[in-house]
Amino acid sequence: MVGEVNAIYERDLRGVRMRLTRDQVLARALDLLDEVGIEQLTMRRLASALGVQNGATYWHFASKQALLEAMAEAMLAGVADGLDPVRPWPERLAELARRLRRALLSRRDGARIFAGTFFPEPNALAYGEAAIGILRGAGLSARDATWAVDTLTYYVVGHTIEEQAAARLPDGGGPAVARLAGALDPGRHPNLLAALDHIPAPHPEEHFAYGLELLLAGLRAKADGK
Amino acid sequence: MVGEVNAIYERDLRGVRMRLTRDQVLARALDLLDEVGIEQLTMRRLASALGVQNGATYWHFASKQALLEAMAEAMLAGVADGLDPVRPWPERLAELARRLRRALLSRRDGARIFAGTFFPEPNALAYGEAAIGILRGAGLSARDATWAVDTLTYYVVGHTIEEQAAARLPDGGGPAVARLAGALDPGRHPNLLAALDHIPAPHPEEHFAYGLELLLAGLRAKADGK
DNA sequence: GTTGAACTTTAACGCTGTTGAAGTTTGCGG
DNA sequence: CCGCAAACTTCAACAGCGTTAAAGTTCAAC
Repeated sequence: MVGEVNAIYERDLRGVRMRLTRDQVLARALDLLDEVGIEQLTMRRLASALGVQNGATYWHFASKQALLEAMAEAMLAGVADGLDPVRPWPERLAELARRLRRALLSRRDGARIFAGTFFPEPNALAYGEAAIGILRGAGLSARDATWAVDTLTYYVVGHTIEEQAAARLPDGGGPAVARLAGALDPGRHPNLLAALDHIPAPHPEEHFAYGLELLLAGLRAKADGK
Repeated sequence: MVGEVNAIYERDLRGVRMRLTRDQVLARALDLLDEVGIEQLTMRRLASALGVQNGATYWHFASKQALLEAMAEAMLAGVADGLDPVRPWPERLAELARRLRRALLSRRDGARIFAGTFFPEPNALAYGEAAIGILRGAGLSARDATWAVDTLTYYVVGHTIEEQAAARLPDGGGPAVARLAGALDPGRHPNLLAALDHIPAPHPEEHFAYGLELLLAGLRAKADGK
């Protein structure tokens, strides 16, 4: 239903529907993503939301995959801009990680879109460039900095995928936790039982900050150690 | 082609095809995954590989998702068994993380299968129980242990998804790196250029060990600190 | 031998991404 | 103002997907 009726397209002075631009398709795709989620984001629905027939979008994007990559790139806009070069490197890296998370959170299922694509586009490159630069500046070798950024990025993306999934769970995740709780045996799973309160992350901000701090602690050890 | 012709099913003494068991379906699905990969793993292909019509598998698994969860659970067999309780906790946790990686590597696209599912099944529970237990034993609170295990698991899964994707890249990833290299501007991306040699991980074992050590260093700091 | 449960087949439904050819609209050079 | 080529859009199809309901078959137990 949603995203099908509201085919809001531009009309020119004579009331004729104006042709699409690549940017219009991209913008509508991002809005549609927010409305229906990644699972229901189909090329036909997108065309319908644009007030256009199914084949038309393929003029502007060669494939759905290409569109998804453009969407991921768009979400990353400005993610590495204007990082204060004066502050100590751990703060700069933490800021960058927080910005990546916020970028992925800016759209429904944004983290899953990002994870499903690889694209050497400007914003994605700027993120990697900044992150690796910060760690090389902290004294890490190119190899160590690259691998450490991988680790950090896996964390941000993995956490944010879970965060967005949990946010959409029915009844605040209650049924899912109940199902898990029901599968636990107090004799065999004492630690999981103790963990149950912290499982569908009632406090995603704190949760994210904790893992981030964990990684930073490891990085400080690496950077100081040699 | 692959996985369609070789419908090797059992026959009884009279030469009549024997009926399926749930375990047969599961085992064939895992083998088919190795043959064709997650993208080409379809219910029709699976039925064909079992020498059976399309609908038959739905008697044994209610949906493809249920089958995928069973596959993920099967890959995790023994992942938490017999961890030496004498060795210090960082070594035990590292061993568990290595075992999770090996379990996911045991099948083509195993990490993606695992990442796409959530299932309170015995082997998955045993992994979580063991991991959280190790960290609580190290002095972390239930909350911190839970969140730290999340971080560790995101890392293992994220790394292994990339590792398995990279292993299947055409020509050892050469074209992909070339595409990335072509997008880099020496003025704007000096750090990415320096990172280029380490990008489609020529040494996945070392790469994995590095990120793991990073997390352990962070955890040691947390555990000692308070 | 009959019966009911355990499966399998058959045939469809409503989707999906993608494509090629035909059609339309647009901007532009003459 | 015309004509033409390029830039789009439509239309109709293809091959595939997960899922399901009903009918059919086989089996074990009584």
